[in-house]
Amino acid sequence: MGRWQPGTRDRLRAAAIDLFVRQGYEQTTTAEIAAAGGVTERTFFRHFADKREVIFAGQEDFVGLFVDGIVRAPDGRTPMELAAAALEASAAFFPDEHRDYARRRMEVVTTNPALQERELLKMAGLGAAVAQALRARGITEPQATLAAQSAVTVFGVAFRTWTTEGETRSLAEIEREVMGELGAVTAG
Amino acid sequence: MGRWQPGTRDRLRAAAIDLFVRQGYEQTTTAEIAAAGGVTERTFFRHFADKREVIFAGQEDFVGLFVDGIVRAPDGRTPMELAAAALEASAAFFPDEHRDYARRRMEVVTTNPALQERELLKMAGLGAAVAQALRARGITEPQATLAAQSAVTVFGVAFRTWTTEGETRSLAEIEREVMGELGAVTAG
DNA sequence: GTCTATAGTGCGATAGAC
DNA sequence: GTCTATCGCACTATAGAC
Repeated sequence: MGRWQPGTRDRLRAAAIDLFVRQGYEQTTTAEIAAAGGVTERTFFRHFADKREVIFAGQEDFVGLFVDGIVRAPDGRTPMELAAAALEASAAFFPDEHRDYARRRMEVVTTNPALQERELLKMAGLGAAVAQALRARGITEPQATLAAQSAVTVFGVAFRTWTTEGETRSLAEIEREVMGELGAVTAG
Repeated sequence: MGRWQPGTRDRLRAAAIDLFVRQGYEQTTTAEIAAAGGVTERTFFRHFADKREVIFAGQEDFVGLFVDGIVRAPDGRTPMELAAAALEASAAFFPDEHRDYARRRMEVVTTNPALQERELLKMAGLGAAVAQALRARGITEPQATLAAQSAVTVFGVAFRTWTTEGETRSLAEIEREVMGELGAVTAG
Protein backbone atom coordinates (compact mmCIF):
# COMPACT_ATOMS: atom_id res chain seq x y z
CA MET A 1 0.00 0.00 0.00
CA GLY A 2 0.93 3.61 0.16
CA ARG A 3 3.45 5.65 2.00
CA TRP A 4 0.91 6.77 4.55
CA GLN A 5 -2.67 5.64 4.94
CA PRO A 6 -4.51 3.12 2.78
CA GLY A 7 -7.60 3.94 0.76
CA THR A 8 -6.19 7.08 -0.78
CA ARG A 9 -8.47 6.74 -3.80
CA ASP A 10 -11.68 6.52 -1.76
CA ARG A 11 -10.57 9.35 0.50
CA LEU A 12 -9.95 11.59 -2.46
CA ARG A 13 -13.32 10.77 -4.02
CA ALA A 14 -15.20 11.46 -0.79
CA ALA A 15 -13.29 14.71 -0.24
CA ALA A 16 -13.91 15.80 -3.83
CA ILE A 17 -17.68 15.20 -3.79
CA ASP A 18 -17.92 16.96 -0.45
CA LEU A 19 -16.07 20.00 -1.80
CA PHE A 20 -18.07 19.98 -5.05
CA VAL A 21 -21.35 19.95 -3.14
CA ARG A 22 -20.25 22.73 -0.80
CA GLN A 23 -18.55 25.14 -3.18
CA GLY A 24 -19.16 23.90 -6.70
CA TYR A 25 -17.09 21.88 -9.16
CA GLU A 26 -15.36 24.76 -10.93
CA GLN A 27 -14.64 26.60 -7.72
CA THR A 28 -12.77 23.57 -6.39
CA THR A 29 -9.17 23.09 -7.47
CA THR A 30 -7.39 19.76 -7.72
CA ALA A 31 -4.88 21.12 -5.20
CA GLU A 32 -7.71 21.58 -2.71
CA ILE A 33 -8.99 18.05 -3.21
CA ALA A 34 -5.50 16.65 -2.84
CA ALA A 35 -4.94 18.62 0.35
CA ALA A 36 -8.28 17.46 1.74
CA GLY A 37 -7.21 13.90 1.01
CA GLY A 38 -3.84 14.41 2.64
CA VAL A 39 -1.75 13.93 -0.51
CA THR A 40 -0.05 16.14 -3.07
CA GLU A 41 -1.63 17.26 -6.33
CA ARG A 42 0.70 14.93 -8.24
CA THR A 43 -0.71 11.96 -6.34
CA PHE A 44 -4.26 13.01 -7.19
CA PHE A 45 -3.37 12.72 -10.86
CA ARG A 46 -1.79 9.34 -10.31
CA HIS A 47 -5.17 8.05 -9.12
CA PHE A 48 -7.38 9.93 -11.58
CA ALA A 49 -6.62 10.70 -15.20
CA ASP A 50 -8.25 14.10 -14.77
CA LYS A 51 -10.33 16.17 -12.38
CA ARG A 52 -13.63 14.84 -13.73
CA GLU A 53 -12.80 11.20 -13.19
CA VAL A 54 -12.83 11.55 -9.41
CA ILE A 55 -16.62 11.65 -9.37
CA PHE A 56 -16.90 8.43 -11.39
CA ALA A 57 -14.58 6.37 -9.20
CA GLY A 58 -16.17 3.21 -7.84
CA GLN A 59 -18.41 2.69 -10.84
CA GLU A 60 -15.95 0.43 -12.62
CA ASP A 61 -17.96 -2.79 -12.27
CA PHE A 62 -21.31 -1.20 -13.09
CA VAL A 63 -20.91 -2.01 -16.79
CA GLY A 64 -20.03 -5.59 -15.84
CA LEU A 65 -23.45 -6.02 -14.21
CA PHE A 66 -25.23 -5.04 -17.40
CA VAL A 67 -23.13 -7.44 -19.44
CA ASP A 68 -23.57 -10.28 -16.94
CA GLY A 69 -27.31 -9.86 -17.14
CA ILE A 70 -27.11 -10.57 -20.86
CA VAL A 71 -24.55 -13.38 -20.60
CA ARG A 72 -26.63 -15.22 -18.00
CA ALA A 73 -30.00 -14.86 -19.74
CA PRO A 74 -31.62 -18.09 -21.03
CA ASP A 75 -31.52 -18.96 -24.72
CA GLY A 76 -34.11 -17.85 -27.21
CA ARG A 77 -34.59 -14.32 -25.93
CA THR A 78 -35.30 -11.35 -28.18
CA PRO A 79 -32.91 -8.38 -28.22
CA MET A 80 -35.20 -6.31 -26.00
CA GLU A 81 -35.69 -9.19 -23.56
CA LEU A 82 -31.92 -9.37 -23.26
CA ALA A 83 -31.77 -5.61 -22.76
CA ALA A 84 -34.38 -5.97 -20.02
CA ALA A 85 -32.27 -8.68 -18.40
CA ALA A 86 -29.29 -6.31 -18.39
CA LEU A 87 -31.36 -3.58 -16.74
CA GLU A 88 -32.71 -6.02 -14.17
CA ALA A 89 -29.19 -7.12 -13.23
CA SER A 90 -27.89 -3.57 -13.03
CA ALA A 91 -30.48 -2.46 -10.51
CA ALA A 92 -28.59 -4.40 -7.83
CA PHE A 93 -25.91 -1.70 -8.06
CA PHE A 94 -28.39 0.91 -6.78
CA PRO A 95 -30.19 -0.29 -3.66
CA ASP A 96 -32.52 2.18 -1.96
CA GLU A 97 -29.85 2.96 0.67
CA HIS A 98 -27.79 4.60 -2.06
CA ARG A 99 -30.59 6.85 -3.24
CA ASP A 100 -29.58 9.87 -1.16
CA TYR A 101 -25.96 9.62 -2.21
CA ALA A 102 -27.01 9.20 -5.84
CA ARG A 103 -29.22 12.28 -5.55
CA ARG A 104 -26.40 14.46 -4.24
CA ARG A 105 -23.96 13.16 -6.83
CA MET A 106 -26.59 13.69 -9.55
CA GLU A 107 -27.07 17.29 -8.44
CA VAL A 108 -23.35 17.96 -8.83
CA VAL A 109 -23.21 16.36 -12.26
CA THR A 110 -26.31 18.00 -13.70
CA THR A 111 -25.13 21.47 -12.74
CA ASN A 112 -21.79 21.12 -14.55
CA PRO A 113 -21.56 20.69 -18.34
CA ALA A 114 -18.03 19.31 -17.97
CA LEU A 115 -19.27 16.53 -15.71
CA GLN A 116 -22.34 15.92 -17.88
CA GLU A 117 -20.05 15.34 -20.82
CA ARG A 118 -18.08 12.76 -18.91
CA GLU A 119 -21.26 11.05 -17.72
CA LEU A 120 -22.53 10.89 -21.29
CA LEU A 121 -19.24 9.32 -22.37
CA LYS A 122 -19.61 6.69 -19.66
CA MET A 123 -23.17 5.98 -20.81
CA ALA A 124 -21.94 5.68 -24.40
CA GLY A 125 -19.33 3.20 -23.19
CA LEU A 126 -22.08 1.28 -21.43
CA GLY A 127 -24.12 1.21 -24.63
CA ALA A 128 -21.14 -0.06 -26.60
CA ALA A 129 -20.49 -2.82 -24.05
CA VAL A 130 -24.14 -3.91 -24.07
CA ALA A 131 -24.19 -3.92 -27.88
CA GLN A 132 -21.04 -6.06 -27.85
CA ALA A 133 -22.65 -8.50 -25.42
CA LEU A 134 -25.71 -8.71 -27.64
CA ARG A 135 -23.60 -9.41 -30.71
CA ALA A 136 -21.82 -12.15 -28.75
CA ARG A 137 -25.24 -13.75 -28.36
CA GLY A 138 -25.87 -13.65 -32.07
CA ILE A 139 -27.82 -10.42 -32.40
CA THR A 140 -26.76 -8.65 -35.60
CA GLU A 141 -26.46 -4.96 -36.41
CA PRO A 142 -28.24 -2.63 -36.38
CA GLN A 143 -30.50 -4.51 -33.92
CA ALA A 144 -27.72 -4.90 -31.34
CA THR A 145 -26.92 -1.19 -31.21
CA LEU A 146 -30.58 -0.14 -31.25
CA ALA A 147 -31.49 -2.49 -28.40
CA ALA A 148 -28.39 -1.47 -26.42
CA GLN A 149 -29.09 2.23 -26.87
CA SER A 150 -32.70 1.70 -25.89
CA ALA A 151 -31.54 -0.01 -22.71
CA VAL A 152 -29.30 2.97 -21.92
CA THR A 153 -32.17 5.37 -22.62
CA VAL A 154 -34.50 3.45 -20.31
CA PHE A 155 -31.82 3.35 -17.63
CA GLY A 156 -31.27 7.10 -17.92
CA VAL A 157 -34.96 7.98 -17.62
CA ALA A 158 -35.49 5.46 -14.82
CA PHE A 159 -32.45 6.61 -12.88
CA ARG A 160 -33.51 10.25 -13.04
CA THR A 161 -36.98 9.26 -11.83
CA TRP A 162 -35.47 7.15 -9.04
CA THR A 163 -33.56 10.16 -7.72
CA THR A 164 -36.47 12.62 -7.84
CA GLU A 165 -37.66 13.91 -4.50
CA GLY A 166 -40.47 11.86 -2.97
CA GLU A 167 -39.97 8.84 -5.22
CA THR A 168 -40.17 5.60 -3.24
CA ARG A 169 -40.27 2.83 -5.86
CA SER A 170 -37.12 0.77 -6.41
CA LEU A 171 -34.99 1.36 -9.48
CA ALA A 172 -35.85 -2.11 -10.83
CA GLU A 173 -39.55 -1.34 -10.57
CA ILE A 174 -39.20 2.00 -12.34
CA GLU A 175 -37.04 0.42 -15.04
CA ARG A 176 -39.71 -2.15 -15.81
CA GLU A 177 -42.33 0.56 -16.08
CA VAL A 178 -40.22 2.80 -18.33
CA MET A 179 -39.35 -0.21 -20.49
CA GLY A 180 -43.08 -0.78 -20.95
CA GLU A 181 -43.59 2.86 -21.89
CA LEU A 182 -40.84 2.63 -24.49
CA GLY A 183 -42.49 -0.40 -26.05
CA ALA A 184 -45.79 1.50 -26.19
CA VAL A 185 -44.23 4.63 -27.68
CA THR A 186 -42.27 2.86 -30.41
CA ALA A 187 -45.04 0.41 -31.31
CA GLY A 188 -46.37 0.79 -34.82
CA MET B 1 -9.73 45.87 -46.08
CA GLY B 2 -8.00 46.50 -42.79
CA ARG B 3 -6.52 43.95 -40.52
CA TRP B 4 -9.98 42.54 -40.39
CA GLN B 5 -10.58 39.67 -42.80
CA PRO B 6 -14.08 38.32 -43.30
CA GLY B 7 -14.91 34.72 -42.48
CA THR B 8 -12.43 34.39 -39.64
CA ARG B 9 -14.62 31.84 -37.96
CA ASP B 10 -14.89 29.63 -41.03
CA ARG B 11 -11.19 29.99 -41.75
CA LEU B 12 -10.32 28.88 -38.23
CA ARG B 13 -12.65 25.91 -38.43
CA ALA B 14 -11.23 24.79 -41.77
CA ALA B 15 -7.65 25.24 -40.55
CA ALA B 16 -8.39 23.35 -37.34
CA ILE B 17 -9.97 20.33 -39.02
CA ASP B 18 -7.13 20.23 -41.51
CA LEU B 19 -4.55 20.25 -38.71
CA PHE B 20 -6.52 17.69 -36.67
CA VAL B 21 -6.67 15.33 -39.65
CA ARG B 22 -2.98 15.72 -40.42
CA GLN B 23 -1.43 15.59 -36.96
CA GLY B 24 -4.16 14.68 -34.51
CA TYR B 25 -6.32 16.71 -32.15
CA GLU B 26 -4.11 16.58 -29.08
CA GLN B 27 -0.96 17.26 -31.05
CA THR B 28 -2.48 20.49 -32.35
CA THR B 29 -2.34 23.56 -30.11
CA THR B 30 -4.79 26.43 -30.19
CA ALA B 31 -1.82 28.69 -30.99
CA GLU B 32 -1.17 26.66 -34.15
CA ILE B 33 -4.79 26.88 -35.26
CA ALA B 34 -4.83 30.61 -34.64
CA ALA B 35 -1.61 31.08 -36.62
CA ALA B 36 -2.98 28.98 -39.49
CA GLY B 37 -6.05 31.22 -39.51
CA GLY B 38 -3.94 34.36 -39.41
CA VAL B 39 -5.12 35.56 -36.01
CA THR B 40 -3.84 35.56 -32.44
CA GLU B 41 -4.69 32.90 -29.90
CA ARG B 42 -6.82 35.45 -28.09
CA THR B 43 -8.97 35.87 -31.20
CA PHE B 44 -9.43 32.12 -31.46
CA PHE B 45 -10.97 32.10 -27.99
CA ARG B 46 -13.14 35.07 -28.90
CA HIS B 47 -14.76 32.93 -31.59
CA PHE B 48 -14.85 29.60 -29.75
CA ALA B 49 -15.49 28.99 -26.06
CA ASP B 50 -12.86 26.27 -26.05
CA LYS B 51 -10.66 24.20 -28.33
CA ARG B 52 -13.31 21.53 -28.84
CA GLU B 53 -15.98 23.93 -30.05
CA VAL B 54 -14.09 24.72 -33.25
CA ILE B 55 -15.10 21.39 -34.75
CA PHE B 56 -18.80 22.00 -34.04
CA ALA B 57 -18.96 25.44 -35.64
CA GLY B 58 -21.62 25.74 -38.32
CA GLN B 59 -23.98 23.27 -36.71
CA GLU B 60 -25.92 25.91 -34.82
CA ASP B 61 -29.16 25.63 -36.77
CA PHE B 62 -29.12 21.85 -36.98
CA VAL B 63 -31.24 21.52 -33.83
CA GLY B 64 -33.68 24.02 -35.29
CA LEU B 65 -34.37 21.71 -38.24
CA PHE B 66 -35.35 18.88 -35.91
CA VAL B 67 -37.66 21.13 -33.96
CA ASP B 68 -39.21 22.64 -37.10
CA GLY B 69 -40.01 19.16 -38.36
CA ILE B 70 -42.10 18.60 -35.25
CA VAL B 71 -43.68 22.05 -35.21
CA ARG B 72 -44.78 21.75 -38.83
CA ALA B 73 -46.16 18.20 -38.62
CA PRO B 74 -49.95 17.80 -39.07
CA ASP B 75 -52.19 17.23 -36.07
CA GLY B 76 -53.01 13.84 -34.67
CA ARG B 77 -49.58 12.31 -35.01
CA THR B 78 -48.14 9.82 -32.51
CA PRO B 79 -44.91 10.65 -30.65
CA MET B 80 -42.86 8.42 -32.95
CA GLU B 81 -44.47 9.88 -36.07
CA LEU B 82 -43.43 13.30 -34.83
CA ALA B 83 -39.93 11.99 -34.14
CA ALA B 84 -39.84 10.64 -37.69
CA ALA B 85 -40.91 14.06 -38.99
CA ALA B 86 -38.01 15.63 -37.10
CA LEU B 87 -35.57 13.17 -38.63
CA GLU B 88 -36.98 13.73 -42.10
CA ALA B 89 -36.56 17.49 -41.77
CA SER B 90 -33.02 17.19 -40.40
CA ALA B 91 -31.76 15.17 -43.36
CA ALA B 92 -31.78 18.36 -45.44
CA PHE B 93 -28.79 19.48 -43.38
CA PHE B 94 -26.71 16.61 -44.78
CA PRO B 95 -26.97 16.41 -48.56
CA ASP B 96 -24.81 13.82 -50.32
CA GLU B 97 -22.25 16.50 -51.28
CA HIS B 98 -21.37 16.84 -47.61
CA ARG B 99 -20.74 13.15 -47.11
CA ASP B 100 -16.98 13.29 -47.65
CA TYR B 101 -16.57 16.22 -45.32
CA ALA B 102 -18.75 14.50 -42.73
CA ARG B 103 -16.64 11.37 -43.03
CA ARG B 104 -13.38 13.21 -42.36
CA ARG B 105 -14.89 15.15 -39.49
CA MET B 106 -16.33 11.92 -38.06
CA GLU B 107 -12.92 10.27 -38.20
CA VAL B 108 -11.41 13.09 -36.15
CA VAL B 109 -14.19 12.99 -33.57
CA THR B 110 -14.27 9.21 -33.11
CA THR B 111 -10.54 9.03 -32.50
CA ASN B 112 -10.64 11.60 -29.67
CA PRO B 113 -12.49 10.99 -26.41
CA ALA B 114 -12.49 14.71 -25.68
CA LEU B 115 -14.32 15.42 -28.94
CA GLN B 116 -16.63 12.44 -28.48
CA GLU B 117 -17.69 13.89 -25.15
CA ARG B 118 -18.56 17.19 -26.72
CA GLU B 119 -20.45 15.48 -29.52
CA LEU B 120 -22.44 13.49 -26.98
CA LEU B 121 -23.29 16.69 -25.13
CA LYS B 122 -24.55 18.22 -28.39
CA MET B 123 -26.66 15.11 -29.04
CA ALA B 124 -28.04 15.32 -25.49
CA GLY B 125 -28.94 18.94 -26.17
CA LEU B 126 -30.66 17.86 -29.36
CA GLY B 127 -32.62 15.24 -27.44
CA ALA B 128 -33.68 17.79 -24.85
CA ALA B 129 -34.84 20.21 -27.57
CA VAL B 130 -36.83 17.51 -29.36
CA ALA B 131 -38.43 16.41 -26.08
CA GLN B 132 -39.37 20.03 -25.42
CA ALA B 133 -40.93 20.35 -28.87
CA LEU B 134 -42.90 17.16 -28.28
CA ARG B 135 -44.18 18.44 -24.93
CA ALA B 136 -45.22 21.67 -26.67
CA ARG B 137 -47.42 19.50 -28.88
CA GLY B 138 -49.07 17.88 -25.90
CA ILE B 139 -46.96 14.74 -25.48
CA THR B 140 -46.46 14.02 -21.80
CA GLU B 141 -43.52 12.51 -19.92
CA PRO B 142 -41.99 10.02 -20.05
CA GLN B 143 -43.23 9.53 -23.63
CA ALA B 144 -41.72 12.81 -24.83
CA THR B 145 -38.22 11.99 -23.58
CA LEU B 146 -38.39 8.38 -24.76
CA ALA B 147 -39.49 9.36 -28.26
CA ALA B 148 -36.91 12.16 -28.41
CA GLN B 149 -34.10 9.88 -27.27
CA SER B 150 -35.18 7.26 -29.77
CA ALA B 151 -35.00 9.87 -32.52
CA VAL B 152 -31.47 10.76 -31.46
CA THR B 153 -30.52 7.07 -31.37
CA VAL B 154 -31.88 6.52 -34.87
CA PHE B 155 -30.09 9.62 -36.11
CA GLY B 156 -26.82 8.43 -34.60
CA VAL B 157 -26.98 4.97 -36.13
CA ALA B 158 -28.16 6.34 -39.48
CA PHE B 159 -25.49 9.01 -39.59
CA ARG B 160 -22.71 6.52 -38.87
CA THR B 161 -24.07 4.28 -41.63
CA TRP B 162 -24.29 7.24 -44.02
CA THR B 163 -20.60 7.97 -43.51
CA THR B 164 -19.37 4.39 -43.92
CA GLU B 165 -17.19 3.73 -46.96
CA GLY B 166 -19.13 2.60 -50.01
CA GLU B 167 -22.53 3.68 -48.70
CA THR B 168 -24.57 5.43 -51.40
CA ARG B 169 -28.07 5.80 -49.96
CA SER B 170 -29.18 9.22 -48.74
CA LEU B 171 -29.34 9.97 -45.03
CA ALA B 172 -33.14 10.30 -45.19
CA GLU B 173 -33.42 6.86 -46.74
CA ILE B 174 -31.17 5.27 -44.12
CA GLU B 175 -33.04 7.05 -41.33
CA ARG B 176 -36.35 5.61 -42.48
CA GLU B 177 -34.87 2.14 -42.58
CA VAL B 178 -33.27 2.40 -39.14
CA MET B 179 -36.49 3.80 -37.74
CA GLY B 180 -38.25 0.72 -39.04
CA GLU B 181 -35.65 -1.53 -37.44
CA LEU B 182 -36.14 0.22 -34.10
CA GLY B 183 -39.86 -0.39 -34.28
CA ALA B 184 -39.24 -4.06 -35.01
CA VAL B 185 -36.68 -4.43 -32.20
CA THR B 186 -38.79 -2.76 -29.51
CA ALA B 187 -42.05 -4.40 -30.57
CA GLY B 188 -43.59 -6.65 -27.97
C1' DG C 1 -3.33 42.62 -25.99
C1' DT C 2 -1.10 41.03 -21.67
C1' DC C 3 -0.93 38.46 -17.52
C1' DT C 4 -2.05 34.75 -14.56
C1' DA C 5 -4.49 30.66 -12.49
C1' DT C 6 -5.39 25.92 -13.17
C1' DA C 7 -5.07 21.40 -15.30
C1' DG C 8 -2.24 17.99 -16.51
C1' DT C 9 2.59 15.62 -17.80
C1' DG C 10 7.47 13.81 -17.28
C1' DC C 11 10.92 12.28 -14.52
C1' DG C 12 14.16 11.52 -10.88
C1' DA C 13 14.36 10.91 -5.81
C1' DT C 14 12.51 8.79 -1.71
C1' DA C 15 10.06 6.26 1.76
C1' DG C 16 7.94 2.59 3.19
C1' DA C 17 5.95 -2.50 2.43
C1' DC C 18 7.31 -7.08 1.35
C1' DG D 1 17.39 -6.50 -1.71
C1' DT D 2 12.70 -5.42 -4.87
C1' DC D 3 8.41 -3.13 -5.68
C1' DT D 4 5.36 0.57 -5.68
C1' DA D 5 3.07 4.64 -3.96
C1' DT D 6 4.24 9.18 -3.05
C1' DC D 7 6.79 13.40 -3.46
C1' DG D 8 8.94 17.44 -5.52
C1' DC D 9 9.89 20.10 -9.15
C1' DA D 10 9.99 21.84 -13.79
C1' DC D 11 7.23 22.38 -17.60
C1' DT D 12 3.32 23.18 -21.28
C1' DA D 13 -1.41 24.23 -22.86
C1' DT D 14 -5.86 25.91 -21.96
C1' DA D 15 -8.65 29.38 -20.71
C1' DG D 16 -10.19 33.32 -18.19
C1' DA D 17 -9.20 37.83 -15.93
C1' DC D 18 -7.63 42.22 -16.33
